[in-house]
Amino acid sequence: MSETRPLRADARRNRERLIEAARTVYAERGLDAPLDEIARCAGVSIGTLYNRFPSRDALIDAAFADRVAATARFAEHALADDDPWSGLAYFLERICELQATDRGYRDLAARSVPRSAETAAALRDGYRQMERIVERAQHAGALRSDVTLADLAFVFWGHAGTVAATADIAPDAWRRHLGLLLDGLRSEGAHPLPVPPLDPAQVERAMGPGGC
Amino acid sequence: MSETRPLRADARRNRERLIEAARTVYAERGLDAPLDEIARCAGVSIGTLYNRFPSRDALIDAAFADRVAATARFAEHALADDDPWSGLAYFLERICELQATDRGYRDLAARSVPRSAETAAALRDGYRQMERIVERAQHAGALRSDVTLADLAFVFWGHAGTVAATADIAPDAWRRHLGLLLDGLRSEGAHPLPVPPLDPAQVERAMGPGGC
DNA sequence: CACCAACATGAGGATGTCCTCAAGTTCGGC
DNA sequence: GCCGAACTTGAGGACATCCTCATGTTGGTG
Repeated sequence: MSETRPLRADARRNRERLIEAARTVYAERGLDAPLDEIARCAGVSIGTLYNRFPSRDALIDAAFADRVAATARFAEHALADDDPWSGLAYFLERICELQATDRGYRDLAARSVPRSAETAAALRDGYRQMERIVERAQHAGALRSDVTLADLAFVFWGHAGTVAATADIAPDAWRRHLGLLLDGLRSEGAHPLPVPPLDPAQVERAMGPGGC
Repeated sequence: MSETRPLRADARRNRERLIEAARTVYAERGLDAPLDEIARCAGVSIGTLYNRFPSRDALIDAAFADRVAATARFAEHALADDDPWSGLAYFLERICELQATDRGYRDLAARSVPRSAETAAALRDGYRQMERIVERAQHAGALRSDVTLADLAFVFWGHAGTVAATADIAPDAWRRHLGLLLDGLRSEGAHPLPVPPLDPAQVERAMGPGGC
């Protein structure tokens, strides 16, 4: 879209510093952290931050690109597992682990941030991989057949709530919550669910284009 | 503790109005809603709000007294159910319903607000009833034996996250999340959990004295 | 009905965050 | 090494919310 000519060396350096600082600050304080603090942490002025990233969302998008990539790696690893169920469990656990250690990543699951075209595309890819993880686990009879990909969002949304409450008190408590949820996802003890799953349009509206 | 002499008639009236307004505004906008808005909604000045409720927390405490009472009623009703499991499910569903329709109640689960002595006592009572609900369901063999009362907190924390994401898009989606979680709580499909439950001290620190 | 304590009022200072922009500085091609 | 474009800077205006306090109003008691 926008033909971006290469940045000058100093501008490029500052951009990298800002992204690094944003990762640190967001991880600690969440996505609502004051931009001044990110600028200070990066060793540049607030004006420079606005020069590099016109909006808060643009910075968020850039800062979390690595997490998006990490998610894709997790999904790949999950699909490489011979046991479809343990692949699914592995994937969910890795995502939850990220959420547990990074408050920004957790916030990201709870709100819908406008994404760049690249991020949206990467997320859509991740989505497709998750779909395969789910289908594989269902085909093997391990994952209950009445859940859809959209239901995995419950894991992330729900988990984010538990982590927010317990991160400071019992950093590992979320593993127990996830354990309960995984048992609820198994075919073995499944009981009919009360309402139909979210349809793709609803998921999109709940998480923004590209999903999470 | 503090011998509070009765309020003058107009002051009493304003107090009631403020509590009513706070319920409305908190339900819509959450606990961070500006106090000015509550005062305006109650038809009094911001100064009067501060006269009646010295701190934001005091107002929250007063505004949610009815919800605490409602929780106790739900617990009673649950214990009156002949089927211990359906009693437990009923209780969780009612709480989640409140969370789904009242953003303030949801926020309350996610943060720890200082409570008045009365509220704390009422919550402790509710807690004790929840303990009975859990024990009864376990005794009947319906609820898995390796969960504790503290694990129910995962339901509320987790559910709050899901509702926050889906309330505007699919107001009933939380029922599905709850359904999955309930299946995870059943004895039938239980698998060992990875970490020990929160101990009472941790629960207290996570939710403030009296719990929620 | 008169009086004072109790109460209500809302302008305004304090705070924190956002974002802009005019002035100064640095990069890098020539 | 010079110059223009690219970049950085940080003070400052805009905004939202907080909470206080001096002043004016009202309830209810004697």
